Amino acid sequence: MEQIREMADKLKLLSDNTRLTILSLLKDREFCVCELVEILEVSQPAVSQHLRKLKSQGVVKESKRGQWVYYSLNVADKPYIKAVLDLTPDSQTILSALNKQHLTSVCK
Amino acid sequence: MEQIREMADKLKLLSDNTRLTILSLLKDREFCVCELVEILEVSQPAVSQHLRKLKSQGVVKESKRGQWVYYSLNVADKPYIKAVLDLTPDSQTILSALNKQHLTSVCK
DNA sequence: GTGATATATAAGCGAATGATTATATGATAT
DNA sequence: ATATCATATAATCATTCGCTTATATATCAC
Repeated sequence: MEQIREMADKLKLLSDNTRLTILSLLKDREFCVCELVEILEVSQPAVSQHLRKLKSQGVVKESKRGQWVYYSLNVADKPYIKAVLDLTPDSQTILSALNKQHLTSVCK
Repeated sequence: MEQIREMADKLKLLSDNTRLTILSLLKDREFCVCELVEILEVSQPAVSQHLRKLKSQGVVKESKRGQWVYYSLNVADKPYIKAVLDLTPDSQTILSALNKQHLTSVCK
């Protein structure tokens, strides 16, 4: 069952706390890497590597603007991922829970 | 975000090919361990260990009858798991693909 | 009882995972 | 050109994962 194997692979992307949080944030709007670092309280390389995984499987897309790289969701054609993200807390809830409501849109 | 962490943990259960196949089969009816061994072509201990994980997180429940242990889904209260399993191939499709349509209901 | 079948558990192992630190690349500002 | 900020990559490491083999437990048939 190749179909199941592929679903399992994609679901593996969602089964990490940091990545699932990133994807849930991206439901609302695009974020640049430095914002995610500030919100998630993990190192910049860790965030970067998670985003690379997500991008390599086509779940997010990137958009470079100036020195920043903005990431956004790319799940229009991935129903099982959408189905999960529909049930995930929204960005407001996440930011409040982490006391990170007040981000400077530009990092430093 | 404890809620996200818990979802990620549960999704980890679905992100393995063998477990996702087991859960997809269980959408149709309960299966005993020896049937799953026959279908999945992995060792009996491997199946048993997957089922233990699924049971320990409340995703399946077991029912011992005679020398057999039957497992069935227990996802009524787990919307994100249901959402994924709704999009998974059904047992007929899986069994056909694996050429395992003709199981003896009792194993040996 | 003995033997056969069904299932579970334990131990061990190689591979994958997610993190960190250090370094490289690239854009911006002065 | 130099310094600073944003991001990516590489190397390393501890942990987790899924499998196998070996063994234990439990039920059934005789």
